[in-house]
Amino acid sequence: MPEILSTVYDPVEIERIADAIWTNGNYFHAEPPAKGGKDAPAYTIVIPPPNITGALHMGHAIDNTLQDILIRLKRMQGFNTLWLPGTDHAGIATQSVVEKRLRTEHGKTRHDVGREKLLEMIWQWKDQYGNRILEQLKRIGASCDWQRTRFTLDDMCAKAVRHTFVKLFKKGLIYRGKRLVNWDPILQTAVSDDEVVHKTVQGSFWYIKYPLTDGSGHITIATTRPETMLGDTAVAVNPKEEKAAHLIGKFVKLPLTDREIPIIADAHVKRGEGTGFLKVTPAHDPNDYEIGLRHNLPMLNIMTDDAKINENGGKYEGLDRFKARKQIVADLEAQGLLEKVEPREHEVGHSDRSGDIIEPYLSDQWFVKVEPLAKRAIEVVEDDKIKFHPQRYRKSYLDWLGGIRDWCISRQLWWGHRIPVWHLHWEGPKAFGATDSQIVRLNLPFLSPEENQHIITQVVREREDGRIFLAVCVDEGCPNIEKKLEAHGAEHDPDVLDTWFSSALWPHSTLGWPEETDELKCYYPTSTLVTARDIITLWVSRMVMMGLENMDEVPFADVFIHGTILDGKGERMSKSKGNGIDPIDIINTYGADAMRFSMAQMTTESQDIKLPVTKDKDGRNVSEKFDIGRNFCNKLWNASRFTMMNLEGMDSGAFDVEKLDITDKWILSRLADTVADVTELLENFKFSEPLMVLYRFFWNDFCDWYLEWAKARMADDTQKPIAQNVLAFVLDAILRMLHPFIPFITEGIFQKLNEIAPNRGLKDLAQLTASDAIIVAEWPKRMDILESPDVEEKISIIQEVVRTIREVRNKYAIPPNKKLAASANCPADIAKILSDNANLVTQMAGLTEFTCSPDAQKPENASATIADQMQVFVHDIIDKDAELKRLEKQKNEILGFIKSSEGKLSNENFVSRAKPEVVAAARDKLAELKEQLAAVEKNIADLN
RNA sequence: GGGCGAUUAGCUCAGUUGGCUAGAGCGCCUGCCUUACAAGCAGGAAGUCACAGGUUCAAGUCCUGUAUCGCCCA
Repeated sequence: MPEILSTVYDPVEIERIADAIWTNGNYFHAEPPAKGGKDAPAYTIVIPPPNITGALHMGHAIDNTLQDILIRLKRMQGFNTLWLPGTDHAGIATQSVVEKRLRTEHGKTRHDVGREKLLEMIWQWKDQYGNRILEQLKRIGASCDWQRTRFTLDDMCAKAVRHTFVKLFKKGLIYRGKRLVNWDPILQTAVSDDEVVHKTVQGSFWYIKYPLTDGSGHITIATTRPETMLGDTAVAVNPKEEKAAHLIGKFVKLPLTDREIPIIADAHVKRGEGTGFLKVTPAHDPNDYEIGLRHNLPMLNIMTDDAKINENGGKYEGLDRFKARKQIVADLEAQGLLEKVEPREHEVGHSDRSGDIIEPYLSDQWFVKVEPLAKRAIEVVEDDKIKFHPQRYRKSYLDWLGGIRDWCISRQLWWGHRIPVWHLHWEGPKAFGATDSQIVRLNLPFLSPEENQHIITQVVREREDGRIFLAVCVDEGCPNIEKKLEAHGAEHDPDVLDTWFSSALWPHSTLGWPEETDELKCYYPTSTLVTARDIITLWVSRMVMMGLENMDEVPFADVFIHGTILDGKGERMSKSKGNGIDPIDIINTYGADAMRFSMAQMTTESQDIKLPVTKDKDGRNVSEKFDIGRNFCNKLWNASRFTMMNLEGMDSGAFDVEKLDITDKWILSRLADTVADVTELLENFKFSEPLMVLYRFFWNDFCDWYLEWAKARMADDTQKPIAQNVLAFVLDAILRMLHPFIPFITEGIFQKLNEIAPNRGLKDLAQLTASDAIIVAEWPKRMDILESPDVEEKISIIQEVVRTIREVRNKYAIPPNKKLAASANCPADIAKILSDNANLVTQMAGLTEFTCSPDAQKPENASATIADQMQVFVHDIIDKDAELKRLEKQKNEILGFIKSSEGKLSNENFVSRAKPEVVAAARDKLAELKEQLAAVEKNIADLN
C-alpha cells in the first residue's frame, strides 16, 4: 500500500502545511481592481476590532470562525474578497491596565508621571501585548488581509476621527454642556450609559424627617443614598396627592444644613410609593435633574471628582461618600430625625470597567446631538437597506435608536483621540450676541484670513461667573494655528473622545476615508457585519449613523448576530468564575478545524450557546463538544485516505458517462442536492444547517454506502475507471464545500489529491475547475444535470432491504462473516429494481444470494419482516419462539397504526375538509397497513 | 416596569409555509479489531414536545394565559 496520507490524522502537522501554502500564495490579500486586484464584485467584512487589552476567548473564536466561513465562501465564489482585521485602543480599559501596573510596580499615579510619559508607557504596552490577539486569530485560521491591519489610534483612523469631529462641530451637532453624566470615581471620567451595568444590591431605605419651617410638624422622605441630602434643593410631591396639597409652596428645613428648601409639585413622583415625598437632588440623580430643570431649581454639587464630599457639604467636607453616609445617618439619629431603616434591594449602576459604583455627577462634557443622525439610521433599517439576521434583532436596534439620548463623547482620559478644541477666554466685543453652544463665524485677530478659514468657534458661557469662552475647533493638519492659539492663552481641551467615536467610523476610516481611495471605492459599503447582540446598540447603531453621515451610504448590508457562549450551567464565561475556556487550549487539544466545526455546528438561531465545561488531564477547561468536530475530521481524513489509495493510476480520459452505474448516479444526484442546499443555506446566514447537510452527505451517503459499494468495483477493470473518477470528483466537491468550515484539513487533503489525481472531472457531465489551492478553488456551482430523483428512490428501497436484513442478523446474533441467503416478496416494479441490483444488497447485507419476485413464498425456517410494501425473508436462521415474539411485536405496531389511521379516516370532517392529497395518502397508507397486517398474521399462523 | 428569547430523549440541540410513525450527535444497551477509520462499523432502547386553555379535520409548529430560566432596556 503506497503511503498516501499518514494513517493518523494530525492537526498540528496539517495546520502547518496549510498555513505555509496560504502564506506563500498571499491568498488573504486583496487589492481593488484599480490597483491590479481581481475585477469582480467586492465582498467585504471588517472585523469587530478586539480590544487590545483582551485575550482571545470563546466569543472571539465563534465570531471570527463565522466571519472566516463567509469570507472563504465568497472568496471561492470568485468575489474580490477583503476581510480587514485590526484592534481597538479601548481607552478606559487600556489606560486602567497600565495605570494599575504603574501603581503596583512603582507606587505612582498618572499625575506623578505626566501625560506624555504615561502615553509613552501605554504605547510600549500596546506594542508588546497588542498584537497577541492577532496572532491568536491566525491560529484559528482567520484569513484576514493582515497587510491591512488597522488600529483605531493609527494615523489613518486618527485622520478620520479628526475630520469627523470637525465636520460635526461645524454642523452644530457637537456641543459642550454641563450635564449630569455617569461618573466613575476610580477612573475619574464620565462613562456613557451603555458602560454602566446595573446590579441588584442589598441596601437600606432610610426614612428621614424634614421639619417644616412654620413649625407645623415634619414630612418624611425615604432614600437609599442619605448622603445626597446635602445637595437637596427641594422636596417634591405628586400634584394629585390630596393629603399633601396644603403643603405645596411651604418650606422645610434641610437637616444637617442651614438651608431651607421648598416643597414643590411634580408628576414624576409616583403616588403611593415610599412616603409620597421625594427629596430632589438635581446634581446627583438623573430624575431629580429633570425635575430641577422643570422647576428651575439650583443644582448643588456636593462631591469632588473622587467622590468625597466637597465644600458644599459643610462639616462633612473631605469625607468619602460612604463614610459620609454613615456619619450622616448617625447624626440624624442623634437628632431624632431618623424615623426608621428598612432593608431594601435596589438597582445600583456599576462601572463596566472599574467596577466602582457610578455617581450621577454634574460636569462639563462634550455631546453629540444624535437625533438627526439616528433618524437616518432608523430609516435605512426600516427600508431594509440593512438587514439583521436573525431578524428579531432589528427590533432592539430600532427601539434603542427611537429613544436615544445625546451621546456624551468626552472622557477624562489621556489614552485616545484628543479633542481638537482650544478654549479661549473671550474678552472682545459681545456684539455677536450668541447663545450658548451657538456656532459663530468670527475671525480671530491673531490668525490670518486664510487661517481663520480652518477654525470654527462655538460660544461657551461659564454658568457660575458668566465669563465667555470660545471653543475653537481646529481643522486637521494646521499645527501653526494650534501653536498660535496656545500662544494667545488658549488651552487645548484635555479630554479625549469615547473609544466608540472612533469605532463608529471603522468601516470607512480603515479604508482611507476622508481620502477617496481606491480601497474605499471598491470595498465600501462593506457586505456583512458579524457580531454579538450585546454590541448592537453600542457599536452597530453608531457605525450606521456615522457611515451615513460621512459616506452617505450604509456601512454594511447585513448584520449577523450570533449567540453568546455560556457554560453548561448557562452562565457567562468569565475569569472570576473560572469557567472560561481558552480557544488556544481547544486548538491544542482538538485542532483548529475541530473547534471551528463544533462552533459552526452550534450556531443556530438561538441566542445562547451552551458549552458544557470539563477539565482535561492538565486541569484545563475543555469541552466534549469538540469531540464531534475532531471525530468528523478524523473520518474525513480516513475516507480521503482510502479514496486516494484507490486512485492510483486514475485516468480522467477513461471516464464514460454511458458506463455510470446506479450507485454513481445516486451519489452524484445526492451531491447535486447537497451543493444546492449548502450554497443556499450559507448565503442566508445559516451555519449549523449547511454543515449538517454536508455531514450527512459525506458520512451517511458517501462513506456508509458509496465507498462500500465502490470497494467491489475496484476489483473489476471495466468498472474501476468509472468509480475512480466519480470518487475523485465527489471527494473534490466535498472538500471544497467543507473548506470554509474546516480550512486546514481540507487544504491538506486537497494538495494530496492534486498530486495523486491532478486531472479530475466527469467528461461530458460536470467539472470543477482545477486549482493549486483549495482556498482559491472554485465553489461548486449548481449541478442540476446530475439530479436523478428516480435513482435516489431506487437506492432508498435497496437501503431499506439491507437495513431490514441487518436488523434480523443482529436480532439472531449472526456473526458478520457468516453469509446467508435472503429473498423478498414485493410488487413487480419493486421486484424489478431489487433483482436488477441484487448485488448491491448481497454486498451490504452479508448474503450469498438475494432473489425477489411478486409471488415469492416464505421459505421454511426463514424469518420474515415487513418493510413498506415488501416482505423480506432471511433464510435458515429461524428460532420459533424468538420469531413469534418478533412477529407479535410487529403485528402490534401495525395494529396501532391502523387504529390511528382508521380513526382519522372515519372522521367525516377530515375526509371533507383536509386537502384531497392528504386524504388520499391516508387511504393508501391504511390499505398498505392492512396488507402488512394480513401478511404478519399469515406468518404467525404458519409458524403455529 | 417594558421588550426579546428559551423550555423537545440522560446531555447538547435540530424540527422551514400546521399534514403519514417527532430527528441528530454524545451518552446508554447488544454484537463486531469486516485490511480507510475503535476518534470506527452494524443494530437497539429511550420523548405526556414546560403547564393550562383556545383555533383547526389536524398543533412540537398558530393564538391567549401561567410557571421557570436567561438577556436587553428603563
